[in-house]
Amino acid sequence: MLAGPGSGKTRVVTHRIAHLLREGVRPGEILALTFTNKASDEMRTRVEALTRGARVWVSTFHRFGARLLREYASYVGLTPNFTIYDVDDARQTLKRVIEAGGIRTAHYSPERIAAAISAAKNQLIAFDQYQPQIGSPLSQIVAEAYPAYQQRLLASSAVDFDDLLLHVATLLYQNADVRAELDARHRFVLVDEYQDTNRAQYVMLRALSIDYPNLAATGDPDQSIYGWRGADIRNILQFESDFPDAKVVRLEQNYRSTKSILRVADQLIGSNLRRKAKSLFTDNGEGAPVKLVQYATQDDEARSIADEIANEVAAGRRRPRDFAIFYRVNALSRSLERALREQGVPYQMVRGQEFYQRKEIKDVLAYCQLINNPRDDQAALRTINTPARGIGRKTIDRLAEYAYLHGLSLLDAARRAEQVEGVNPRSAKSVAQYAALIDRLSNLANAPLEEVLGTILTETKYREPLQDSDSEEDLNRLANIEELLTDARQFDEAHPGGGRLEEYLESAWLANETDDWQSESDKVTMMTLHAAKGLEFPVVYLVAFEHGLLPHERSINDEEQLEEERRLAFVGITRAREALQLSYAVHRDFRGQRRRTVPSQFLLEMPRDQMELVEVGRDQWYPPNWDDIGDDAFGDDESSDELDASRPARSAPGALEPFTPNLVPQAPKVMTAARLAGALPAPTSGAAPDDFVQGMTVMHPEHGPGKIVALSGAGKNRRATVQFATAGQRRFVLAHSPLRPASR
DNA sequence: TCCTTAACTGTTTTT
DNA sequence: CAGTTAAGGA
Repeated sequence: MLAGPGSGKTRVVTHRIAHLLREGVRPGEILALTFTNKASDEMRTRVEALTRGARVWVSTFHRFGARLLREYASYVGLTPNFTIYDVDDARQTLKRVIEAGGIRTAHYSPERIAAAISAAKNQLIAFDQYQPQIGSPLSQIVAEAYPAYQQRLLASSAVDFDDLLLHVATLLYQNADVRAELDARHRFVLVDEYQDTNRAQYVMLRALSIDYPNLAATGDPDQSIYGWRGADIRNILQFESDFPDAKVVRLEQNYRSTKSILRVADQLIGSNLRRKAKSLFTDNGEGAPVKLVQYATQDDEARSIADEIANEVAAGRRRPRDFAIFYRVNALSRSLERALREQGVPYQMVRGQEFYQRKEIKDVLAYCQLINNPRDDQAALRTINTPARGIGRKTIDRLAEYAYLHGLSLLDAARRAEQVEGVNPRSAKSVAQYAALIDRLSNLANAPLEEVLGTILTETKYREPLQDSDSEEDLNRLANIEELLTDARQFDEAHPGGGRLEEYLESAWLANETDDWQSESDKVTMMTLHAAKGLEFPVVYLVAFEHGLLPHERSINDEEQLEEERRLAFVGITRAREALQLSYAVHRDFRGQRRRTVPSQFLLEMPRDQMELVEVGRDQWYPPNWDDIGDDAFGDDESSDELDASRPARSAPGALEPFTPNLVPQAPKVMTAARLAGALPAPTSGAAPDDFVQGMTVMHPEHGPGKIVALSGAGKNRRATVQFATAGQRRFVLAHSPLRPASR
């Protein structure tokens, strides 16, 4: 099913399930897979409503993978009680492996290496099949690190997120009998957002559709926004050749948005070359024109939006929950949050994973992890000296070494602390006490969860230092722990009988804050564009339509990635039902520096003659005379080369003429007062980072003259510490700062 | 061993 | 700006 935005895709899927059930298919034979918990919850609810509570297997890919792996753990070298490592734990494991193995990483960060391993896993390349490429130093490192990392995971009976798919794909691929059994078990498979499947997911789906080839895939190539996570858009584009008997259904009518909104979306996505063209239409009304607003600063942007929402709510025209604000990166939420708080507008932010990522929560859960899976070295490392019990780095290193030499888990090594060379008696005693503590806690493994957590907290005295403190942060931590206990109690109530420690942990590992988003609560929603997929709101604000942010600067040099950014904007736009505002700010604070922005090239690809163009606030840096603007308004800016590299002028086919000048005032050619006085060189005259030397006098447009105290870094990372007369010492990234040498 | 403070560095999106 | 590491001191 090729289904455009707002075409009623979920409705079709749920009705298909209901139809199958009416035809006599048993609920257990139906498997519906989604990407997010939110989507699977929604689907389950709707199916249940439609069928009076039929128990169809609705799950995310990852949860489904985890479930299968518990059943078939031994086939892939795991124990059924395996631990799922989140990104943090996985990263730390990788770091330890690199360190322990003495792997030379050259200048590559663990993140880069982890990303390469992840990419390999998503392409279904097992650790023993990975081939380094000649001329790619990174791949040489990965060829060493990947096997070591994977073996460490297996030794701890742990998996990372990618493994949940990789192991299952491997299992199905290598065991014909298991595959046949599962194919028969899941005769009817439905997949949502098929455009986001990666290689591993594709193989899973194929394997489940051989003897009983009933696979219903829905998706929209124009909404593929997970390429960076290994999603392969070819899976959907080639569906028909993969499954020659496939019947293709197109849903092109949009029931969600107004004509104005749909037109903007349609024309924007038309700039993508790699796509199956599809015609979107709607019988909905024309609606208000889409607004495109230029603000002077991000604070103006945030305040105006907050004001507008507050006014609409106060006037009784809208309720808070009618509004959503989307942004490309989480970091952009700050000023919006502040503005909404100031206006007293209730809001909820959807952020990935937040709660279970907190230190205190992870600390406590690590004890559970270790009880559940004593081989989990990551959990042992985390708990062994948390809270502090006098076991230091040296001791831990010795234990780890001993464990490695004897093929033991870290916890087992701890049990034999006194035999380990190089551990002093005092430390050994602490270690022994720790091991005893874990053993005592392990007896609780089958108790209700709240009791397990409560005992951990008392026995470890985890809360004591927090209770003695009066810092805000520590109080927060205590509150979070309380929340965790409440969470556990609710889990116990839902799972009477106890002994579900593993299930609880799994829900924590795979949980996402997005699940917490309540569509019922009357609040403004703020989230990233990625999180917005699948949702809809009457009024949508899309902020920071700026070059480097949307499209993100990491994507602007690659045509394929640029198209994905365009799809991201498309997704955001098509969430809106009645009203849509796009905006950008002329100045935005970024990494602590105020920078002048360049509007997103995507704005040039929209039908601006049919949109309402507005300019709010004034640009304080470049006071009057905005009318006097040259032709090179876009390029010649103080910004670094990465900004200059892709001026919007280089727009895609189908783009309209450049911006109307009065909408995008840029640095004027006229002299400002300061420059006339000779104090300021033109802010547009870029000075290369190397032009600065120690002790030099420099000029800053706001702080005035200053002296360079120190310099560090190189190239575009070169920084200067400057002593100003009144503003004190400040640090600047030279490539992005408005600093100029005072003397010519 | 552990805490505090200063310096440094690197920035997307998520299961 | 924030998250992390290195250094210094008790």
